[in-house]
Amino acid sequence: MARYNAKESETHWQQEWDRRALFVTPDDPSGDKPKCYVLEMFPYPSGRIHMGHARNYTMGDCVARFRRAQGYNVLHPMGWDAFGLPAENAARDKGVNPRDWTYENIAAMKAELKLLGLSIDWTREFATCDPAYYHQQQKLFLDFYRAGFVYRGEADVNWDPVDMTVLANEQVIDGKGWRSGAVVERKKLSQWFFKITDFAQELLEGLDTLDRWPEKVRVMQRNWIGRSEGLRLRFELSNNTGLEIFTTRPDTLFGASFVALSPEHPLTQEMARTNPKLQAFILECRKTGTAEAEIEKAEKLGFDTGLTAGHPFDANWRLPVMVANFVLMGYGTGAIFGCPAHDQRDLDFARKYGLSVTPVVVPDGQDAAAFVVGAEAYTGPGHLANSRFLDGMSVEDAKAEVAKRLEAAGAGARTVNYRLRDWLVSRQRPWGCPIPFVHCAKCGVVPEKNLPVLLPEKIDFSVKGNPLAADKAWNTTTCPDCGGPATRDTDTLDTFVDSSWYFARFADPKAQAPVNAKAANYWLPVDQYIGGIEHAILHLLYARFFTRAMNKLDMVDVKEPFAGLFTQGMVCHETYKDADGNWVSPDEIVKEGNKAFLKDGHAPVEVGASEKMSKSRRNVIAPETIIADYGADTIRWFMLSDTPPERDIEWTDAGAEGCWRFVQRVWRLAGEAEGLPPPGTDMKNGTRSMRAAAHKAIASVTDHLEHLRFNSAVAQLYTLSNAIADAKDADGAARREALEALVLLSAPMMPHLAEECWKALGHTKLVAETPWPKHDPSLLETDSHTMAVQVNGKLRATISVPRDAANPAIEAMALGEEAVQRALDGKTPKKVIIVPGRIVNIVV
RNA sequence: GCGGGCGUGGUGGAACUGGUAGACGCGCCAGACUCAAAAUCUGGUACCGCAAGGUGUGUCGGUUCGAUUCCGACCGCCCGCACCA
Repeated sequence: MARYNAKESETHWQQEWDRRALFVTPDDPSGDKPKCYVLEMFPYPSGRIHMGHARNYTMGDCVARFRRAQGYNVLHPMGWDAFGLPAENAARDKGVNPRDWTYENIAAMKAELKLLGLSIDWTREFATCDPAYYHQQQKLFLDFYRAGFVYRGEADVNWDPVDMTVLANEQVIDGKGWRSGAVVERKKLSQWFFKITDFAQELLEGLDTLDRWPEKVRVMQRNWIGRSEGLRLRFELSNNTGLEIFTTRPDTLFGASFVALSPEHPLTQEMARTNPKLQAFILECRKTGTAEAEIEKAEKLGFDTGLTAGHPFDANWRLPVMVANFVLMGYGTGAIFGCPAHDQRDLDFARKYGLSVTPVVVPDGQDAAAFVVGAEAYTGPGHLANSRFLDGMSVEDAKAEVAKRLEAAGAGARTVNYRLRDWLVSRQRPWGCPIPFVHCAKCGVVPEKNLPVLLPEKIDFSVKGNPLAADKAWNTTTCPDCGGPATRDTDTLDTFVDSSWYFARFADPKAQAPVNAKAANYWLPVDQYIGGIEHAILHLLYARFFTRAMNKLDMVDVKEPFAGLFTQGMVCHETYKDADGNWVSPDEIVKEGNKAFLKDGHAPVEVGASEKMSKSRRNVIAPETIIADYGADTIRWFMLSDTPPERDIEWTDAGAEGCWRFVQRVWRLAGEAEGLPPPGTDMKNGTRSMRAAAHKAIASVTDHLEHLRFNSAVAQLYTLSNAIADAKDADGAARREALEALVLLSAPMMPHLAEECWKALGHTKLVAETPWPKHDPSLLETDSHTMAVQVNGKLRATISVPRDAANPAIEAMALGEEAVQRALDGKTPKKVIIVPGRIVNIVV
């Protein structure tokens, strides 16, 4: 039998699947099949498929094919997250049109994805830069606006004065723009926001319903939302104004020794106008970077404003009002009261500026008079002291008491505070979804009625700042309300908006509304979503927010978009460096044992740790080269083998060759099936163990795939293939049955090979049209089983026990073992524990 | 600092609700076939020991007839967040 020709077979079967339109999901699904929506995070069209994509889409395809075979009505679509900066960079650097660049990349990547043999319904494909998609997104944005989920507000932004654009925090490096190198300014701009904070509580509570999400992701989202319960309270200041602060520790109010404002607090800013020293102090505070290490070491800085604040329970008790660098404007009210004894930051600050430190919470069992706070603040539980009417209370009771009294006095209110902030979506970028608003001198900011607002055909990247702002022909328009002259909003939406609802669009990508409710309600939620952990917070939180917002507008029934989430690990590879410390690519080296040498000249190369494949480390292997050398099934099999899918996988040549060997091995086994009788002909004489092996594999591969344990499913298939190879003398029909099981079970992982083998086994229908095999439980029951015999918990022997043997008989068999008698050493058993079918433990 | 996760052979990793630790793959060793190589096949491969046997799942302790699994303390590694009041 000829060697398996992966290239020929894969092309052939891909065409065959296409020809029969096997993976096209009908728009109007009828019948009583259960639905299953399998989705992988759609890619950015960078131009090339990388190993991370290959792993992601292989996993998704394995699930999709498995579910389809099981009889589910499967939706498995693909699209392109196609707006974004790389296209602009390419346009600027190479003078191409970002649209052309993007669509060319999409075509190239689609061709590569097709080589992987994915069971995707390509009729539903779209790119977020398609006018048809962003048209609907503009509608959705206006729907959200009308519902009050969108607002326009002032935002402090990072402004690059050279590039004339807003920068994301990540794009500010050492206070300078990443591209221009110009010192970034803080600027207040009118920007569009999503009111995601209105959904903070339900987004938090919703996490508890997501039982098929990784705990890790739920924890990250929980922390990001950052709910804390506390008290908002008012201090009366010596300048006759009031100051609101937020605290989670109102119980420590009598330990207060100062009040502190953020440098960005409006009151600070106001005072700075007439106080040059304060101005200088604010500048000093800004110098401190936001890098982790800096914050860790950053010294507490304070500035005494000269104002004093009256204690809420004793107006004569005056506290100094400071400006402190560690108080964040973005959290709570941007002002705090400092209680040094029970907060480390306040303590550091108080020690530096000579403020008093009064312990007011004393650990239970300790004497208040003797309790001293030294260099470490006490944040544990205890009872109140030095706190007038709170003395003796527990922390919890004291919190409640203070809240009660201040609320009664109108000086405070219990509140829930969130770390989550509203989502700023305006971007001064030309390659994105235009924000469908018009600015009219007379009517103000008015929603566009005439949608879509299309991007201009040509974008001029030679201008400073946003080309859309410079393009007068494009941004000059008339007001939808009064018909007078007006200009378009020249900002585009954050690309995270594009990916916040695409999963709903796949239900009916041609709908004339953003989502077709009927189709979306049938398909949503996504049953299995698969992607990288890097999207644990932003993308997944935004998509959850969008789904809840759409739910409130009756666009979809579901509140959560993704019922099952799986975050796959990265693909890594060894790294190499030459004598000069330059990275060396894997295809420039030869390995000899553990050592590596340059192919060219044989100079030794240092072998470094396995790290995520990246261009900068030059340790990238392109999937297309592997497909060209071995075929798609080999790369697919590799991606699913050995390493659990959530962990990082290391790509190795040896591993790839091993996978290739297995492909050939399965093909050889299938070839040996020629002439074997079809299943069911003379099964009764079939080798029992062969049949048992096949049915055990069916049961366990099915179970492993249900739980996405691809690596364990793969191991079971190796076991089955070993069993088939070893059972040459088994009954022919049993061998055939086992082979057919092997082919059907491996089809989700290696679909092309499976089709080729299936055909070789004489079938005319495709594997892709064949139902998933079912195991016969009676075949898994054996007449006898092996039981371990322990003496005092130590294994001494194994015995073969008839299935229906009674305990006394088992005990007798166990005691009859020579090794057991030796271990007993003449002693009498005190107790014999028998776990049926598993173990006998003799205790002496 | 806070939160989450993980420590098993040379290596990636198995082990269901506590019940024969190391499945399966990679690598390695030996052998068969071959003029030779590749490919393929067969056998072996936790550690110590000739063997009987002993020791082994990061360390120490606990619960149990029995612990990789449960509990406690510690050590180490990874990830996320971070001056969040």
